Amino acid sequence: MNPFDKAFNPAQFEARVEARWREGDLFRARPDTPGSAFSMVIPPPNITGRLHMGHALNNTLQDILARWHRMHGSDVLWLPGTDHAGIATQMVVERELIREGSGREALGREEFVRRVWKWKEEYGGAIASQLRRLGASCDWSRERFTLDPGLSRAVREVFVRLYEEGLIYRDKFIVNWCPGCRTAVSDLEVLPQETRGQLTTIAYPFAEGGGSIHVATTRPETMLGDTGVAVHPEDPRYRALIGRRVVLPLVGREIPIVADPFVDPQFGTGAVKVTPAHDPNDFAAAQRTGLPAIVVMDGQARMNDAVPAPYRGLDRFAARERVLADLGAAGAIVAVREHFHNVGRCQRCQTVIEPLLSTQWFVRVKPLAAPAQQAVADGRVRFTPAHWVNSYNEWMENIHDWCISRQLWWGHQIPAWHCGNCAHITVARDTPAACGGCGGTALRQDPDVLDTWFSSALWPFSTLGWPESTPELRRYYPTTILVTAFDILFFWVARMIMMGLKFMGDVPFRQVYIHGIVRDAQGQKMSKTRGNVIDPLEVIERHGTDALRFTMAAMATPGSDLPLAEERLAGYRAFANKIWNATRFVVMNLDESAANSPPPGLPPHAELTLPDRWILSRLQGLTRSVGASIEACRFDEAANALYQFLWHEYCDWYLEMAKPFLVAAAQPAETARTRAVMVEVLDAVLRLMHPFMPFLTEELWSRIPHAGDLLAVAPLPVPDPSLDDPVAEADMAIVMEIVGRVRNIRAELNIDPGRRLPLLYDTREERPARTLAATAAILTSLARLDRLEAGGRLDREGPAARAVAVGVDLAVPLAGVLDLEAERRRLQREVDRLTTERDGHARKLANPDFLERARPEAVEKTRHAHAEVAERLERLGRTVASIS
RNA sequence: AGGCGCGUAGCUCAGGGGGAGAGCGCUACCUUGACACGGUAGAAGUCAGCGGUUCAAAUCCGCUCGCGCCUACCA
Repeated sequence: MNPFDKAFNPAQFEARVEARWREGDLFRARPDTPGSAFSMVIPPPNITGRLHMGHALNNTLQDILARWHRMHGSDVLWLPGTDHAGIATQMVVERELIREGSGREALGREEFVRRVWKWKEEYGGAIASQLRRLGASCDWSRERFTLDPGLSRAVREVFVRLYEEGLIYRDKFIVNWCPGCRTAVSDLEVLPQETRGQLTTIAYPFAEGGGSIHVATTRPETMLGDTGVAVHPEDPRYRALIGRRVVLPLVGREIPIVADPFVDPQFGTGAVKVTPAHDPNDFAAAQRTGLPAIVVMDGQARMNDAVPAPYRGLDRFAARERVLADLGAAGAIVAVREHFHNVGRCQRCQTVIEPLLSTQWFVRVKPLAAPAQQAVADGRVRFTPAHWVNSYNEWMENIHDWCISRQLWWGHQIPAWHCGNCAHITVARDTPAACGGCGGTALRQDPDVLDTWFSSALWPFSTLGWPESTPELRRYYPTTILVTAFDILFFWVARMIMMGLKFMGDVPFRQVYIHGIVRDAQGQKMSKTRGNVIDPLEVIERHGTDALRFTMAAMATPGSDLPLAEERLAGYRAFANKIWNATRFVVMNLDESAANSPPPGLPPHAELTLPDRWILSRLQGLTRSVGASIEACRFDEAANALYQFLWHEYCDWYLEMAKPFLVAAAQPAETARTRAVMVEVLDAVLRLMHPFMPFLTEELWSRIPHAGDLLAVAPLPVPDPSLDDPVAEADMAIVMEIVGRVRNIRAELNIDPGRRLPLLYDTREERPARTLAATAAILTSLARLDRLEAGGRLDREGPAARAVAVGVDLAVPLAGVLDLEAERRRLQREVDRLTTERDGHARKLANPDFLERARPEAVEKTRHAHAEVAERLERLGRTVASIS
């Protein structure tokens, strides 16, 4: 074992501890063992991913749950894995090819896909090893990848079944087309962005002459694909024009004026140009009114051959300029004004999305959404925090069909085959030998792949072996809980619920814990462009994994984001250091041989001193509250309770009180008893703390007397009601108050901290008297006294600083040193404070309504508090009088 | 436009009908044999504003202001 360094240095043990866990094979789920199971699937990070703060937060919280339940005795499955991330991964590899002077087209599909697999083998594992570094206690033997054979089989099975039920269909429809990625994307992958643009009003002349109708547009280039003009059927300005024809400028095509209620008479001119192939509203209107659709752009958003020659081949934005110039020259522009509107951009590449009519595959989601909504409504899936149910319901109610085909090469190729002879499409689990329509054998598989989220939606059961009924599937589905951030509530969570219900007949998880996202100290989203990214791996190097994890846990307040500041990390690193040194202190005060022997166990209760009984009682409270907090996913509460207990109760008070019993001059029996209690409590708190700070606690636990091999699989402490001791807690409150009073005197009267002081006390009450007598050695040590004397008149020794504690008058004789003026000010402040407090209580008690209507306990409590403060104030008043 | 959330100490945030709290920061003092990544003491708040309910409101309700986010539409 390494020497016990004075300072905590995580780099020294983290890797070693991780290796011990790995060698111990501790995190493997055991589906065949009896007892309760706890299961969770990881939100699979992209194979292109590198650990960021979002992962750190998400996986820290999951790991806390996994470790907690493992130590609680459950059979824990935390299933890890990665997502093939269609577009993202394809882009990474394409960029690589471009750097090599090649490209995806040059390689061809088969070779390209081989290349991406190669990339995956090389780099796709990085994120998993970074998760290990974070301490993630996943069952790595069950790691999955969304393109694994097993998961691919599940994908095909789901696709075929949905197709056979008519819930997947292929149709020509307006979709969100990304000209940058050259694929369709779903509604969720389009991010609206407020943009300053122009609203141009154009005159379309009537075919038979005699004027024109004015239409307004923000995308003038699309007019080349107009097939009509729409007005509201009730609009009196235009009613007479319905059915007349206009000539499309620059194109010369005659198009009709039609009526459709989608037109808002209040907006623009109240007349709308209709471009069915490039606008969803126009498409819908065209379907209702029978207008044809003309696609005017290619996959890269360049004008195609359907437009007049001058515009062909122009990029859509160049075409826009050209159209505007030509319309201007032709005198067709009526007005141009600045206009702010939302422009949809691609989530991946930020290219402006072009609505485009094309043939795609869709999932009819409404029939899946209804049961999914029901499952949440009746509590089969519980959302934490619950308010997310609102967003979930709203989305489910307004859900549109899901475009699942992507014009990519990396992903699950759609299991549909087109026939060379007939129009039939054969959808099958395995490559069919012949067309299901005509029996022809000239089959070509649909080139498109599925949206990555399609396979993610199956993750909770595809990873457990579905469609086989495996032991894993039977035991771990539905999973206990899903931990995720709100930004993928619709992308992922909602779809998993739909698919789980559809194919497993049950929800995929019983609870969803939705956490916030990590931001910078100013609350800004972290992004490379802002340059405010805090890299978790760098934090781990600077402060250690445990400080990072504890920060994540302590900041994980439900329903809010986490503004992460460097000081916060440093603060929890200091906490780790505190734990390190507390353990160091304990170990230094044990027999040298003790570390490798089992803990001595608690001495008989009758031998325990007040501090022993106090800290043990506090520990029971801590054990209960941490357990309750974890159950409620209040990681912040649990972390704060541990922090408070370890630092401000165990270190600040218990270990300080233990010191007099650990010196060579102490009674051997007292030393042994103190050692036993301080080890017992430290052992318990290291166990409770382990899920939060696994590396540090594992390392320290191995250095104190412990039973068992590894803390990661040691049992959690169980609250022991026989150690609850409210009397000890109340008595310790007296001791703590008296020590505080003396320290206050010392600090406020500027007395040398090193100087030992005499303390006289006077009490007529039995309990404080007994407590003080029993804790004389402790008081002497903590308050740095040289004399502690009971009874008698406190003023007999001349000038003294005074204080009153609960039931006790105190005097610190300070002949020759006391600054009387300072002392008077100090006491006056205390008198003022108590007076305010007493008057507050008195006011309430003088109110008959309060006495009559408030709960009797509340009245009693106020009476008690009033009496107490009044009594104390009276004693203080006498004390002040006696010195002046 | 609709929905959700938030406004509490200088900063970041807990709390949520009867005592205004934590961490960091700040001030003063202290290298006391675990820890200066430490110790002790202290200063610091109109709990956004207005109104209501209540014996009692930071807490519940309504409105206003400010901030953030989500969803939809925007020719």
